[in-house]
Amino acid sequence: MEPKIKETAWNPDLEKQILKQWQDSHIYDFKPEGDVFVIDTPPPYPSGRPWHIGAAAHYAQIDMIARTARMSGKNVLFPIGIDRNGLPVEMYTEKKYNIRMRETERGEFLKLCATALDDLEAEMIQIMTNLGLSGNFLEYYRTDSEEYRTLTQSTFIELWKKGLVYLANRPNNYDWITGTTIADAEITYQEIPTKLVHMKFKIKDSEKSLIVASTRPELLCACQTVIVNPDDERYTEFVGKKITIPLVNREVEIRTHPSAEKEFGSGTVMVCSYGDQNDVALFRELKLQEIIAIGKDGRMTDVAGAYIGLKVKQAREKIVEDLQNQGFIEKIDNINHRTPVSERSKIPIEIIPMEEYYVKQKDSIEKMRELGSKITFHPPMHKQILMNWLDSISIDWPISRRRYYGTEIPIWYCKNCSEPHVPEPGKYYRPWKDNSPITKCTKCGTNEFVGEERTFDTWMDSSVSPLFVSKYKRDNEFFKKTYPTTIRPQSKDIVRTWLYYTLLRCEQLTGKAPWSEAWIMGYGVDEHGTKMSKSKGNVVDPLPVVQKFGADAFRFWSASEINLGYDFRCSEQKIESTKKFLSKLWNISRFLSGFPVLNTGKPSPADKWILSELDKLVAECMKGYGEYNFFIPATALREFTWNLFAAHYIEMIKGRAYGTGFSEEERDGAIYTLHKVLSTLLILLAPITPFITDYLWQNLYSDKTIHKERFVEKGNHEDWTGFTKEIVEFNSNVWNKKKELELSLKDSADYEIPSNLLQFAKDLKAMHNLK
RNA sequence: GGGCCGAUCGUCUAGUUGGUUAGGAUACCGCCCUGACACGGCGGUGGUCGAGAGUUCAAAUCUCUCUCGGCCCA
Repeated sequence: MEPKIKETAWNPDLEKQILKQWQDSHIYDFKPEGDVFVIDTPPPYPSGRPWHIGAAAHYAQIDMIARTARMSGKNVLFPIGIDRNGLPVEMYTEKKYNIRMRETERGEFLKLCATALDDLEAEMIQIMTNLGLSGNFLEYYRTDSEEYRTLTQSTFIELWKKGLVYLANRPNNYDWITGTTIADAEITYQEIPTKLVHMKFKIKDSEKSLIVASTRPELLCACQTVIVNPDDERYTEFVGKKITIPLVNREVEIRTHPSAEKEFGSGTVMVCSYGDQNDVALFRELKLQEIIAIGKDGRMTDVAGAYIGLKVKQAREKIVEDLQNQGFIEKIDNINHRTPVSERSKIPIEIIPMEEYYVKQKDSIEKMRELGSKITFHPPMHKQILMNWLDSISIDWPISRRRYYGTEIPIWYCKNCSEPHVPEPGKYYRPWKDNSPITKCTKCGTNEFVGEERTFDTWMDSSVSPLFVSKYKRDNEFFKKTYPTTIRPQSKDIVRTWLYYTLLRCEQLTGKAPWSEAWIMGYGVDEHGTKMSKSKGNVVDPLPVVQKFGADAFRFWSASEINLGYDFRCSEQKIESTKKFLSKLWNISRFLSGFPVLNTGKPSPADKWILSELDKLVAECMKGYGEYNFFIPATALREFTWNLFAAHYIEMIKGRAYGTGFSEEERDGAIYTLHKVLSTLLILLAPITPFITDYLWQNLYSDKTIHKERFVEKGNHEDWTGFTKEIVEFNSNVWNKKKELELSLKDSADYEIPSNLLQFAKDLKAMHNLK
């Protein structure tokens, strides 16, 4: 019997022709009818090669979600998008052309950014295609497109009209490198070695001094009070007295406040505008007059006297030197200080009062908690990330940014009275260059306007992705069918940003949660468990790996190695070794391809045994697919295919399948069972390894693609799985004994078959050539 | 300082309600061409289940304390 399949191993080059077949036949096209399943795909940011291998694994798994849903009979909308707004491309462009954003004409700068993005994006789309993503590539979207930005602006205008946006001048996190305000969500914390300077403050009408410890001596000029803990008896006698700030020679009052810790430093705290968030709270609480010591350029302002124009760090060094020289320093401790730094530029942020737009969020925390608790998280433990974040929100969301490559804030101000006006929604506005669509000021009647120059925080764009993919305000029929969407897949590090902001914004706009499920993945780290970074040189580029081993090998590795929600290690060797499983599957299929496909047959005992094991496998796989945890079906399928089906069943029935010494009925029972098992395996594997399964399916079972098939139902065979252990043990024993006696496996031998296995005797005898 | 999550062979992990010689995969080592597969087959080395204490006849599993790692917050 000649096998239909000739090659002895799976050749990943075949993926190209299969891919072309999918593309040509549009098998993944979406119809907004019936049982609809919508994925709120994360649009990746094209930040340059190589794309993170962890991200590639992530998208491979998102595709498995899409295929799982499709094979469960759903109409699946799997959008593909590219996130193009934000800071990285600005920095990239500045570096590439050696220019400064603010010194370049705005329109010119934006053009350069867009070109850079186009190049990076093309490579990204290529690898997503090569991975076999069954998404909508024909209509892939960009978050900087006119259509997308129109949505961002329109939804902002809606919020504005609902009174959910306001302008306020308040101390804000400020990143002076990128020159913009940032939200709390964009801050990370780092332990940075810092000097804790213990300074002597002279008390008025007394010979005594107070020792005040601070990590920010450069803010002495912005100091408005010194606080001590009310229970701190060391200082009780000084409370209410005046104290002189060294170098500055200004007097402030000593007050009590519980936030001064007796144990930290000297137990006294100087309160300045603004050293940290506690200072912000104290200035508000004690109604202190703020003094702005640091400017937008990150340099000291005129209130700093002699230190004007120095950068914060320089000013700090100089002040410590001067304090030292004038005898104001008692001692200096070197400590590690937990410092808030900007996620983007990695520098310590400053807190500077600025006028910014805010979206209200504090009033909706309860509502978010309620909505969040109704969302099914995969895995459930990651719901806690959202809940912890909700617990810690203390201020509204500042959304205006002093950057260029972002969606413009659509506001025009009256030239005469400065009254802000928003235009009608539904159009893309660029106030920095467009003529005002507003013709008359609603307050003073003037007809001259100035356009807003700032852009939005990029999360303002990202947070409406479910509305964009469901065509909110563009196609109402489509929207009704597709919103709320079904599932949000994303990585766990952006729960407090992307997931949270999406929940907030969509609720504000639609009154509903944007999805019913959230699927949260961990990060990919290198093979030693450390974070990949370009500077460490441990970045693994997924493109050559996929080219070398094929997308299916990469995908199967991702499914069988990644436990949903946990960080995972990426090693090329592991990916390589999963390719062996595909070759195993290939060779099983090659063996079966020599036998006719039979749709019925009378099963012998061994057939009944493997069919009942198959039932168990189907149930296990469907459980895993139901949770979108592909680790479960991937490992169960590998285990079954390799260690039961190939190792024991196929070996047992090989003689029977060839028909030597068996009746036709017995033979056909085996052939029927072989095909029954293999066709089931192919279907169960299809979401994970779509290429090889489709190829084999079309070669063995159908002239149509496997990806239009439904998952198989679990069969109802009599449970023979109790024999598994004994069968495996018996075979193993025979192999071992033959080995001990240095017999070839095909040599005849004489071993007794255990009584429990007598009904399998005929197959076992043929298998081991028993007498 | 507080909160959350985690910790099982080098690596990925199974181990639902306490009773298994702690299972599998991968990697490594040895032997072997067997009617699909050497990208294969068989076998082996490898784990005091993060540490300690407790409950129990019995703990990877329950309780407590601690350590380490990750994330979040003050």
